Amino acid sequence: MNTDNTKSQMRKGMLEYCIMLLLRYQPCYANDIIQRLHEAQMIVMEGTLYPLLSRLKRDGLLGYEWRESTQGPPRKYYVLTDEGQQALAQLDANWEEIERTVYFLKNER
Amino acid sequence: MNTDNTKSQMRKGMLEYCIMLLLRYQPCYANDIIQRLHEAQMIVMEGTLYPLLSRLKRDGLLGYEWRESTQGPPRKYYVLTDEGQQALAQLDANWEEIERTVYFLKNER
DNA sequence: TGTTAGTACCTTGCGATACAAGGTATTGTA
DNA sequence: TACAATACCTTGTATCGCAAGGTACTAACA
Repeated sequence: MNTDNTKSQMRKGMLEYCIMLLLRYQPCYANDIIQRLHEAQMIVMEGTLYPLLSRLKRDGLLGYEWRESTQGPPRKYYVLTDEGQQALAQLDANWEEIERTVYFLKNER
Repeated sequence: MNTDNTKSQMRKGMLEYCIMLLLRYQPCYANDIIQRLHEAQMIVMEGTLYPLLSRLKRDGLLGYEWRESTQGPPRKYYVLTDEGQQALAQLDANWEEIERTVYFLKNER
């Protein structure tokens, strides 16, 4: 069985939620996000992350500001907007529903 | 924000897991699955389910047998194969990893 | 000054999945 | 025989994650 693909599919939509969770309390730029998700056992590709951030920005859930870096070119720090906070609350609810569903199915006979 | 789409995306891959959980202890045919998932708060369309079942069958994770019905045409009852049991154990592990990831991200600052 | 390595952002093409809509076949009943 | 109900399946569309590749800016070094 192609477990890698299944895992990849399981992450669809979850990534969006995880990234917004990350940004809940502090702004981050792309490499921050990749590293912090890695610490949380979730691997993200650049080619996945950048379009996702652009989409969330376009939908008004994220904003960003440029910040200088001492190590290279400036960085785009993303921040959760008010609308993003509300959307995140909705995603929290969605996640809990999925958790309940799986719990129910696992304990049913 | 298009919450419906987000929810739909969050379910990608999850459906496969949920259906295999359902079949862990007893064979079901399509309408059984739809109804039992509904009871677990997960809505599935027919157009989603049938291709998914065919795929799992093709991959050797499910088998099926025809059974007569008193109410209409015969039904295709799907059963988890040995290989399916092993795959399901792997999906259990994947699910737990995702749960840990979300838990970590929710409780981090 | 010119070159190179490192960092950061972004795009394109592909494969996979969920959904909406519509189609086919079998059974029982009026 | 016609019709409704049940059950199975297919097609077209949209979206997402991934791999690979591309552009631009900065700093260090010859």
